[in-house]
Amino acid sequence: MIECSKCQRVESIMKAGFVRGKQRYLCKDCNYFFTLPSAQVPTKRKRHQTTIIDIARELGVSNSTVSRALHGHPDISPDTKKAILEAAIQLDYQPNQLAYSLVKSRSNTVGIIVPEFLTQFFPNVIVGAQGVLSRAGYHLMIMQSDESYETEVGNTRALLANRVDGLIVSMSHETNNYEHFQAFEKRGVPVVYFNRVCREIGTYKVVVNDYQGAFRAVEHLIANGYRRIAHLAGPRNLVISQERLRGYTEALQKYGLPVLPELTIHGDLTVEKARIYGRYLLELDHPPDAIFAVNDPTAIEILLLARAKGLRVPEQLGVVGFSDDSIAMHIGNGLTTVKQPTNLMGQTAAELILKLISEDEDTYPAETQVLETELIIRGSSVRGGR
Amino acid sequence: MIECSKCQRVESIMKAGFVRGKQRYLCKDCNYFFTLPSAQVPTKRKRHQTTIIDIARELGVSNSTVSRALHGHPDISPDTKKAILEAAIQLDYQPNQLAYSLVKSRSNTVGIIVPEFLTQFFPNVIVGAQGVLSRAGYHLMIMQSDESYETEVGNTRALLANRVDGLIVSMSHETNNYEHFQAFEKRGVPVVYFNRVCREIGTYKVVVNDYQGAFRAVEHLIANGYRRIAHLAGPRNLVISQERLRGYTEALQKYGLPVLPELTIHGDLTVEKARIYGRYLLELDHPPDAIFAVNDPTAIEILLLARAKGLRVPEQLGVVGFSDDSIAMHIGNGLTTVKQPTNLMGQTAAELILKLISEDEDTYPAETQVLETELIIRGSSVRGGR
DNA sequence: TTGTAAGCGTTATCAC
DNA sequence: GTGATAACGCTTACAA
Repeated sequence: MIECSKCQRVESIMKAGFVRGKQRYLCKDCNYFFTLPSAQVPTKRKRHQTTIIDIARELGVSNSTVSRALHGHPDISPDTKKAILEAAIQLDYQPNQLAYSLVKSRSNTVGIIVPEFLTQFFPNVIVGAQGVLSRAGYHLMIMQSDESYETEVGNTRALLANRVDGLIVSMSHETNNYEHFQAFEKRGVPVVYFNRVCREIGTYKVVVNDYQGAFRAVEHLIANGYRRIAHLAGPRNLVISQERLRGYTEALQKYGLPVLPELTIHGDLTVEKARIYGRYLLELDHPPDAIFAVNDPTAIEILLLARAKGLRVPEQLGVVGFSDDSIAMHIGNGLTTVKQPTNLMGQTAAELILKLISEDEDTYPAETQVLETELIIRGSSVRGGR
Repeated sequence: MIECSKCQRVESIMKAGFVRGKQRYLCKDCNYFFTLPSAQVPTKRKRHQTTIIDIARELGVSNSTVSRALHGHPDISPDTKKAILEAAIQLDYQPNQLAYSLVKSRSNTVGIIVPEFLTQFFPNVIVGAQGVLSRAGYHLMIMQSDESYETEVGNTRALLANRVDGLIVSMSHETNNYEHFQAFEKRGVPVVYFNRVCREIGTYKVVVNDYQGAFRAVEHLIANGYRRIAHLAGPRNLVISQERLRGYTEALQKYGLPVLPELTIHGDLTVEKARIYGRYLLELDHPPDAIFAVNDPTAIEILLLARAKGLRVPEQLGVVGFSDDSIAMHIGNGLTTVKQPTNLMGQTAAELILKLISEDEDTYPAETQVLETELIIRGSSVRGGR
C-alpha cells in the first residue's frame, strides 16, 4: 500500500504518530519519516473548466496557436483557425478573464462607488455610465458606501485589489480624508469624481451647475412672491451643499432680501434630519413662507410636515427641491424641483474615464465638466394671481 | 555615463545621429554602433505595483514566507512576520486579487443580474444581498440586463469569464431560453433565482408568495364593495405574473364573482403599456370599478389616467398595486399595495448562495424559499361608509 | 521556521 | 504560420 518516499520499499513501513492531523509513517529500512502528500487523498475535485491548453491538446497544436486563433490574429491559416474555433465551441470553452487580466495588467473593468442606492439619482447615473462602458467593452463594478467612510475605504480597497482600470466615484457625506482615492492615482489608475466632489483633490470631475440651479430655484420663489425663504441645506463639507447654499444666498441678495442665518439649517440629506429641522423651521415665531431644500427627499418631508400641520402649499408655504426624483412629479400637486441630467452625468463620467484610461500618460489636462440643470415648475411653488 | 554595449568602455563613446528617434552612439574604441535598449530610456513605464516579491527582496526572505506572513499562517516567527507586515505597509502593498483568484480558482465574488435599476425594488434587493455577502468577505458584481435577453446573455458571459463563485439572478421579461444560466451549473457554479424565476429550471429560488399577496389584495377590494375588478397582468411567461393572476382569479371565485376574460390584460410591466391597456379598460362600455395591477408603476399610471378622466378614486375606481414602491405612499391619498420584503429577499438569496458555495458538492437539497407579503392599505381602495 | 518550485490560464517574444 | 518559453502575482506542497 504505502511506499517509502525515499527508498520506495513497501514492506518496511510502520505508522509513527500524527503530524497536523495527518498520519506519519516511518520507513524502518532507511529510517525516514514522512507523511503522504494530500494530493493522494483525493477530496472533492473541482470541476475542470476547459482551457486553451485543452483545446491545444485536443487538436495537437500549441497553446499559442489557439490563443491567436481565438483573437483573430492575422498570422494563422484559415484551416487551423476554423478547427480551433469549432473545438472551442464543442468543448464549451469560456475564456478566463482573470488570467487575461493578470498577464495584461488590466481588467477591462471600471469601478464605481456611490453613497447610496435608494433614491433614483445614483441608479440613473449608473445606467448612463454602464451604457457607455459596455459599448466600449468595459465592465462596471458597482459598489455602494452606504454613506459610510469606512465602507467607502473598504470599497476602494476591493476595487484596487481587483485592479480596476479606472474609478468613478461620488463620495459619502462622511468623507473628509481622501487618501484612499489618492491611492488610485498614485498607481496610475485614473479617477473621475462626480456629484459629491471635493475641492481638495480631483483633477477630473463631472458636476452640475449647482450654484445656478439653486439660484434659479430661489429666484423663482421670489418671483412668486415669497419673501422669507429658508434653506434646508446639506452637510457643510460637500461642495454641492456649499454651491447650492451660495446660489440661495446670492439670489436673495440680488433681489435685496436679507440673508437670515436662522433660516439656513445644515442637515445630512436624510429625511430623518429633514423632519426635525423642518419642524423647527415651521414652528419658528416668525416662520418662513418658503423652503428651498437641498434635495427631493427632504423637500418631500417638508411637504408632509406642512400637510400634517394644515399648512396650505403653495399658498402658505412654497417648497422647491433638487434632483427631480420620480416622486416629485406625483406628490400632491407636484414638487417644483431642479432637475439634474442623471443619465448624462453617468455617460459623461464614463466617457471621461475611458479617455483617461486610453491615454496612459496623465498628461490629459485637468477638466471639470459642468452640466446644466433645469428648473421644473410644479404646484408646490406657484401661487396664482400675483 | 553611457557604456559601450560591446566593450563596456565609457570614455570612448560619441553620439552618432538618430535612429527612429533614438539617440545612436558610436564606440570609437571598438568601432561599434548602438542605441540604448529602450528599457534604459524610461518612457511611460507602467507604474509598478508593489508585489509580494518586492517585499521578499526588500527583506531578503522568500516570497512564500511573505505570503504566509500576510495570511497569518501559524508557522512563522513573530519577528519575520512583524518585519514583513511593516514592509508591506511601508511599500504600500495591495494584494492582487486577480492572481489570488487565478491560483485558488475562486474569486470571492458573486454576480447578480437584475432586469432594471429604476424602480426601488431591485436596488433594495441588492442592498440586502450586499450586506450579507460583504460580511462574509464576498464582493458583489452587479449587472443589469435592461429587460433584454441579449444583454442578459452578455452579462452571464462576463460573469462567467470573471469566474464568479455564484450567481443571483432575476430574469429579464424577454427570457425564454435558459442555456446561459445552465452554463453556470454545468461548471459547478451555483445559481439562485429570485423574483423573476421560471418553472423550467432552477433548484434554488427565493420568491414571495405572489399568489397569496394577490389573493388578499383582491379579497380586500371585494370587501370594500368592488364587484367588477380588472387585472392588469404581467407578461405571461413570468411565474410572478401567473401566480398573481391565479391569486386574482381564485379570490374572485371564492366570493362567487365571475372571472371575465375581457377584464384581464397582459402587459409587460412598463408604464407605456399600462397607459394603453388602462385606457382601454376605463373606456369599456361596462368599465371595471377596480383594477388590481401587477406592480406599482402600472398602478400609478392607472391613478393618473383616472385623475385625467375625472374619475374619483376610490369612490368610482379602486386601485391596488404590488411592491410598495416609495411613491405608493405619497401619491394622491396613497396607493394600496402588496408590500414585498425586498431587503430580506436579497439577504435570503445571498445566504443561500453562500451556503451553496461552501458545500462544493451540490448535494444540497433543492429549495425554494417563499417569503411573505403584507397588504398595505391606503386611500386608493378604501370606500368609507360601507 | 523558511526556501524551492510547480502551477493557475493567458499573452507575447522569440525562434524556426 | 507555428511552437517553445517566459512572464503576470500568487499559493502551496514538499524539501531542507
